[in-house]
Amino acid sequence: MKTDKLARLQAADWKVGNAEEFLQLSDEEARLVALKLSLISAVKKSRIKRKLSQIDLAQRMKSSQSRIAKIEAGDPSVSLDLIVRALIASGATTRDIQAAFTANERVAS
Amino acid sequence: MKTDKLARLQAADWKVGNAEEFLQLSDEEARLVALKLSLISAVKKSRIKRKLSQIDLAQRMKSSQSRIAKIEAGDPSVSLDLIVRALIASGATTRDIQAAFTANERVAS
DNA sequence: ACAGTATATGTCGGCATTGACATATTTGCA
DNA sequence: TGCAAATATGTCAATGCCGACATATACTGT
Repeated sequence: MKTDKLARLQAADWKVGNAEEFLQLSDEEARLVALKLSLISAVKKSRIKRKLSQIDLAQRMKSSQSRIAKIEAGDPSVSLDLIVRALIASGATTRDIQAAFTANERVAS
Repeated sequence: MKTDKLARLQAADWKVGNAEEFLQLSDEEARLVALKLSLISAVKKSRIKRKLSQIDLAQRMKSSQSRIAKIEAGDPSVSLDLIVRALIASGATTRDIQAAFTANERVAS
């Protein structure tokens, strides 16, 4: 029956679509996570390099010590925005940020 | 009087400190804004290059067409997280993302 | 071992960002 | 021109992320 076949095809499409979609999504998610990890690592390196305490950095970017700790601990409540702001505030050069991305590429691919 | 001098010095420090702080903050803010603009531009380029409509891209990243439009319009309600997720979902390579940062460096420095 | 400093962890009220939706406007093509 | 697809704009309830604070734990020199 026409409707049956259609239903089956749609179901198949739906399954495949979802599987691909799922895989793609987890890949994208993985890339984002890897990127965040690289940037987090860069934040800590940059902060230590400039001999800033977490309190120092927090003051520079008008945040709090606990937020900095959470950034460096990879706490899920920390956004990419905050990580990058910390990176900039810590005195990281644009080259440093690029380097973080490069590191990310090596890991991710 | 000792306390007067101290008070004046503190006041001066406070003023200078705030001025520097303000300048530094706006510089950091400027770098972040420039970075966002570069990434936004990269999103649109990447999406067009892959011949995706805003709806297509929205579905890929489980967002909505209006969000994509807002991303590309530089709407203030859009986070860096969302921009980068769009960039990744649009099929941009890590090299593309790096390129956006490089472009940002040229503009910012 | 102790004190002082740095970092980690948990919590919370409040503001920012979200996807979804409706609708307006623009674009491109027959 | 006029139609259809794409994009833009405005709004809102729900969720996410924020700084701040309290407090715990880990360092570091004495």
